[in-house]
Amino acid sequence: MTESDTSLRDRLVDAGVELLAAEGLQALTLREIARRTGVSHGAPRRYFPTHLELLSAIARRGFADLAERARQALDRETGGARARVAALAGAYLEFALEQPGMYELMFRHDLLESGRLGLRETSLPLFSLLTGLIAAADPGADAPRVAGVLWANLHGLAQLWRWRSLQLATGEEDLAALLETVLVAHLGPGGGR
Amino acid sequence: MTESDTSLRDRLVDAGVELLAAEGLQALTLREIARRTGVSHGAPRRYFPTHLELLSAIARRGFADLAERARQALDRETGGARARVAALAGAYLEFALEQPGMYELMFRHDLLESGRLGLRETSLPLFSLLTGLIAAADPGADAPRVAGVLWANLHGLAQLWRWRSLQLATGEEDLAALLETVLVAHLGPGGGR
DNA sequence: CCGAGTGAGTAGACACTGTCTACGCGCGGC
DNA sequence: GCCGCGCGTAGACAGTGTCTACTCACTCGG
Repeated sequence: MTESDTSLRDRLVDAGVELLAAEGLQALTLREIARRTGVSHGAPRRYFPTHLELLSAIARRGFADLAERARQALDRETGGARARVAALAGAYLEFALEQPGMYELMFRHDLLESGRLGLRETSLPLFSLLTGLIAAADPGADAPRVAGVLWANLHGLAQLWRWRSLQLATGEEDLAALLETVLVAHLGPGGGR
Repeated sequence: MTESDTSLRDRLVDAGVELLAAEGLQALTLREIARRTGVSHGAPRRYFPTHLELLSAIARRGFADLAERARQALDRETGGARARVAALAGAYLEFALEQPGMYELMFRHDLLESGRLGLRETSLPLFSLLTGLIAAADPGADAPRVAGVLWANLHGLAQLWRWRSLQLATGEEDLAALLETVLVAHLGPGGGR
């Protein structure tokens, strides 16, 4: 037994992550996940009482991935606090664009609204990390507020960019340039070098 | 015949708008729309070959609504260019929060990606309006880029606020304060009164 | 040693969805 | 007067999420 001794619960989430990356969000069916796991369509119910619960588990995997990526990006960045904020923001955008299906799932309204996917265990740690960096970069700023507004800007940027609205509207073709504009707007012109 | 002499096409869209406002996005079923219109579930197919096509028509209604609201807000605003940008942004946020289902539908990835809902007829006119106001407010700015980034910020703000992420993360309970922060970030400290 | 209990997964039903196709019905033009 | 045809109906089909009844291997207490 090379794989099948890991619990079915984990295997379902694994299959879901794969399927999500391969086929997109609308393909993330309960039955298809069960099929890919090699199990009947009623089996997941033993571990996830509802489809939404399984989706939430998959989304949590995504948040863990994002946090890991952010940590790696910060480890690579040796500059000052502002450069670290830029690295974090870059990692966030990168994640959203490289794993669009997962990002979409993570911020689905019905997942968030059903209190299943608690923000506390997911985006909040990353958010407080951002808040800390901003406080370090600019001690005079209202860090939580700036962090919140910056987060909103990154989120909107990722979405509008992904479905090419911003490219069409602004004519801009370089996302990094827009990101720099965002950082300047919220952190002021950078002394980072 | 008070209503039934308007074409079925329009009646379907009307019923869809109502249903969307009353029950939310996931209730916006082809069959339910047909039911509420008083026709069989196959009838819509005569006008909308697919469910997505009908949803796109409903979303277009939403964009028209949003544009109308924006125009009214600008008509009410007698201040300078910056105040007009603020009025436009406020109307945008108001719309997103008062009609969450419609806003969600308007920015559904699969609608936008399926080229059916052309940005040209929908959000682009509003966007160029915003660009013009920004150019007037700050002649030195790269107006399209600032407009794009500001739009992204408004979009992100609307979404994160709606599912209460920002409230939880920042502790802020006043959306207008966050909006002011956004405007200051992208337009500079306001001379607006 | 063995039989009861139990936990995990199966199989099928149900109501619902979107799509497709065959069918009528009523009305206007020749 | 009849034909055609646009418009809507009715039913079938595959697929979905949920629920329930069942099987079956495995453990554990006597």
